[in-house]
Amino acid sequence: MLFRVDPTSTVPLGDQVAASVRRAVADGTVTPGERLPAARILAESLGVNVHTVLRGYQRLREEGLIELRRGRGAVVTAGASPHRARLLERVREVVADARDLGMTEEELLLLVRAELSA
Amino acid sequence: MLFRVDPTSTVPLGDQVAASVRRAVADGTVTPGERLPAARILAESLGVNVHTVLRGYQRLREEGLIELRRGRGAVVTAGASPHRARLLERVREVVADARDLGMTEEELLLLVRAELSA
DNA sequence: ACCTATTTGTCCGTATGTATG
DNA sequence: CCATACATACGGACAAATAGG
Repeated sequence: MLFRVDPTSTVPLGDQVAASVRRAVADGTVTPGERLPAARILAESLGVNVHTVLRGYQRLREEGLIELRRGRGAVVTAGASPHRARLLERVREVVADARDLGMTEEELLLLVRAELSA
Repeated sequence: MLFRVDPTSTVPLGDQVAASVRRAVADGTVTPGERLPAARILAESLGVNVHTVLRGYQRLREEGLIELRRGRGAVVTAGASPHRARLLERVREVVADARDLGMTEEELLLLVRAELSA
């Protein structure tokens, strides 16, 4: 389980942390039930602030990939399958690209809805 | 538009900020298109840190009640109807109560799904 | 039942970056 | 160009939940 971030990248460090974990889940390196390193520990090994790692972890929780609890740490959820992680990666890519194209949220949602009802 | 927080409460200050705005939208005090006070200003008037207000604002954005943009501030979305705000309040109440009862997320989701399919 | 270490949660303060107007 | 205002990141402190002895 090897995580790293690139401080020179324009991508926020917290997002990079989340992306690293998501990638690991996607390729099966990290499996459901497994415990991620404590935020402080990971922060030290990455050379970033604890808050930055915690932010990445929170993001992963919102995506349903991990559960966070005080005193227990970050545990990969049962539903965190490689398939799901890969889908999340692709959704993020699509959203990012849509944004780069100057698309509004509503426009993208319209596209998605159109495809859903097709 | 009068917001307050209670520092002695166990409820996180950021959540209190969000709750205040949500309430204001719910009772029509704050209407779509309206601009909320800048985080820094509101923070000063509430006697809390800027981050605390921003956290509350982020929460409201996730709920779709406001839009946040650099240099522009926080604007109440077109979809931020009193009805929607009141529903959000009730959802939060239900979730909080379920948690107090020691219910897991999945258990609550099961209940909701059961009701949806009924 | 108690205590202690661990670990996230929240809050404060500060600094810098970046989009908006 | 300049002021405004959110976004991100750093650092430090204390609270609260969890686990283990």
